Amino acid sequence: MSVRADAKRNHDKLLQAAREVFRERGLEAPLDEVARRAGVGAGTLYRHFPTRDDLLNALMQAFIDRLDAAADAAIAVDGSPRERLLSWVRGGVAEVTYSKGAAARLTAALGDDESRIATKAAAFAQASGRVVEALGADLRPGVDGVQLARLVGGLAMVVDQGELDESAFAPLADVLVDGLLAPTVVGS
Amino acid sequence: MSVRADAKRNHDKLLQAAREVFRERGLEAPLDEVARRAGVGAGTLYRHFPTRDDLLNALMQAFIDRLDAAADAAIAVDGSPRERLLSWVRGGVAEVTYSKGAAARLTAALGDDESRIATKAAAFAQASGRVVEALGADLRPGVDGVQLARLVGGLAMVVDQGELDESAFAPLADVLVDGLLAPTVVGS
DNA sequence: ACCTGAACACCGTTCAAGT
DNA sequence: ACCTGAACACCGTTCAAGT
Repeated sequence: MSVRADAKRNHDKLLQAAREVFRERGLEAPLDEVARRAGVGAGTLYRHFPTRDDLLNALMQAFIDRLDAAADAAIAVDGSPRERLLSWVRGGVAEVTYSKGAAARLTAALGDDESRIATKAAAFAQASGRVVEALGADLRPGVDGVQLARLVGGLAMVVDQGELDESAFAPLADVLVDGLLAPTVVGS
Repeated sequence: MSVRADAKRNHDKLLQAAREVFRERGLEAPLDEVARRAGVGAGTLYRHFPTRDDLLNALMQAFIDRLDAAADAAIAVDGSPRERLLSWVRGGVAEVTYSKGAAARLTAALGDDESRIATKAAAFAQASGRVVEALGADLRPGVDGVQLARLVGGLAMVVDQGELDESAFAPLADVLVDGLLAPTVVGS
């Protein structure tokens, strides 16, 4: 009612343009490129999304949905606790590194309620928390969703920064997973 | 002989200015601030240090010395393998986060021979490698210096991004350390 | 109420002119 | 051989004028 039709249309065009530009050039891509591709003036972009993170936040719902799906899939893995946890670590890192720079932004926002993407970071922590709950006593005592999200985020930043391939990534994920599992009593 | 006295003096003034500016404002501080504080023209800065990383590389020797000292201290810790490894993880993270943004730059350079700070990243990997060697069979098989440096760098990025305090950092370091140790046989 | 796009600020980088 | 600093390019952000 109170939003003009052209405002709504520009809002959608900006989101679509940002989706493309961020995918092609990463999350630090120039914002005037977004405005240009959306076919609107620079001021219109800033009216709808005052900061880069506001724009990012609006784009991230689909990302959060995929992250939740990865957590669900990990919890449902028919195997050992180790396999379930590894599934989440792999799935989480894969989603968080979907766009270059996303891992650093999300991890930074994990402890920051003032962040414009605070709700998305919280969803990341909650997805991790669901995995923590599902693993129960198989997980190292005292680990919570925020801690798990930070560790996954840290690993994702390493992958993002160093552009690691699977063979370089796998041993790091193994270290993280084994450190997260409760110590097992062998040979008793 | 072939370097003019004013060139040498400008070189030193730039390093001193960069040390101050990077400490105060982080590694992404404006370079013209460095030139201004050194009292030289912008072109002089670019003549001596064509890229930001060249300037950083020249500043990092002292940093590498401290990193080596942290590795030595860790190896010399009079305690369990776990305590020695924890000492390195804590010391390494502390040094790598000395300046904001350093963790990301160093970790990115770990796999990149073309990086202008490649020698410094290699020193980071070598210091980690010395800890790996010192721990021998107490460490998880297959772990090398580059992997350990990546994990320490990842944790350092989490601390850097999220500005974590000791109470938030400690449990993450514990997870990493336990994942890095060889599985122990308990109760056999 | 919202839009446009020129204008300003900031910073990296180059290069003509100077010594 | 090296230095200076004006000039250019790029990009974020604001705002006067328009509809």
